[in-house]
Amino acid sequence: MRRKRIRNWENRLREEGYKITSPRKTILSVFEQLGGHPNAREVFNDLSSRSPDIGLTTIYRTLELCVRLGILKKYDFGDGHSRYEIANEKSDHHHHIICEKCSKVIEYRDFLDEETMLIKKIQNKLERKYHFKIKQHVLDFYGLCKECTDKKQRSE
Amino acid sequence: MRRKRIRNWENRLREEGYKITSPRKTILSVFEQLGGHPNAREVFNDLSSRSPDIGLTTIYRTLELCVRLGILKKYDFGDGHSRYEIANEKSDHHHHIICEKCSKVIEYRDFLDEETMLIKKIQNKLERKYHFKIKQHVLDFYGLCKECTDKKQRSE
DNA sequence: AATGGTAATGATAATCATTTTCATTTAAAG
DNA sequence: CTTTAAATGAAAATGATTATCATTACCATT
Repeated sequence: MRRKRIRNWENRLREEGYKITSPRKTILSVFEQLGGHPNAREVFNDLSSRSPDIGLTTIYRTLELCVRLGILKKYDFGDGHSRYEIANEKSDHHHHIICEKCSKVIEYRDFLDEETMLIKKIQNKLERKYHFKIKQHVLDFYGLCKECTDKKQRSE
Repeated sequence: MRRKRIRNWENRLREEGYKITSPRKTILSVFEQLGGHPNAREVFNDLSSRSPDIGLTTIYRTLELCVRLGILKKYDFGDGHSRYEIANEKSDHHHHIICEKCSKVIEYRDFLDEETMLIKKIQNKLERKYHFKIKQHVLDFYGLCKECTDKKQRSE
């Protein structure tokens, strides 16, 4: 299972003529092991003990490269840091719930059938009405997670 | 009509103990006259001839203040510039279609009934399942506007 | 296994949006 | 009109991201 996924992005790099380097392996391993939606600095911090010789610059470059090749997805949740996540198959469509206080991100995959139906319909009509070629959509919810709600109530 | 809206935000400032100053009037007038979703620098550029003595700093401060008071809404469309828009009544709920090339933004208000129904349902279930207090949602579409589609085809 | 061409890396400096600092100006209360 | 705290603007600071460039490491070919 894991080997399958590794071969996927390694092949993707090779296909496009990029080399399989040690920093790239290390950086991608963070996403395989940790999952989540880390930003560049969080990846850097996570590696700081294990691989202190990988520079922040290389992390930025690797992340952007992987986004370009479709290996990672890039998100902007409005907290001033671009966040990244492993891109899986199309069947893995999902959306996010973001905590406005601590930036915690939850992925949800519920209600996707109903959603897809509605989105498809809206998208078709919007494309015709506004002459846009629509590539993707974002349906995210923002609010407070349990911990931050609790914290807030205690301090009031 | 216009005076009504002016009185609205002037009162909102007064209510909270802020002063009605000439820069604030000028900056808000940009949103009343131009509409749209300008970022800080675009507001600055728009004012540069009329009011060259208003500094970029003041624009940033005023925009953030207005967001805090609910006079403006702040958006992050992922192009590296926060964008702002006049906040109207609740009935003015809408979403966006954003061009990934030129950052043009279209507001759409279509299909809101269907959307609202679905969103309400999803939101309730998500709140219970993930223990989030959801405050807002984003349903935006990203793609290419007509002009950028045309340009792209010509260059291929 | 050694080599050479080229891509990748990392340290540093540069950029760009946004914030902070602080001396000066101004709205508005008395 | 004075007073005074809030608001302003210029300049410096910050923080994320990108560009530069000398050095290093992949890997196809010897």
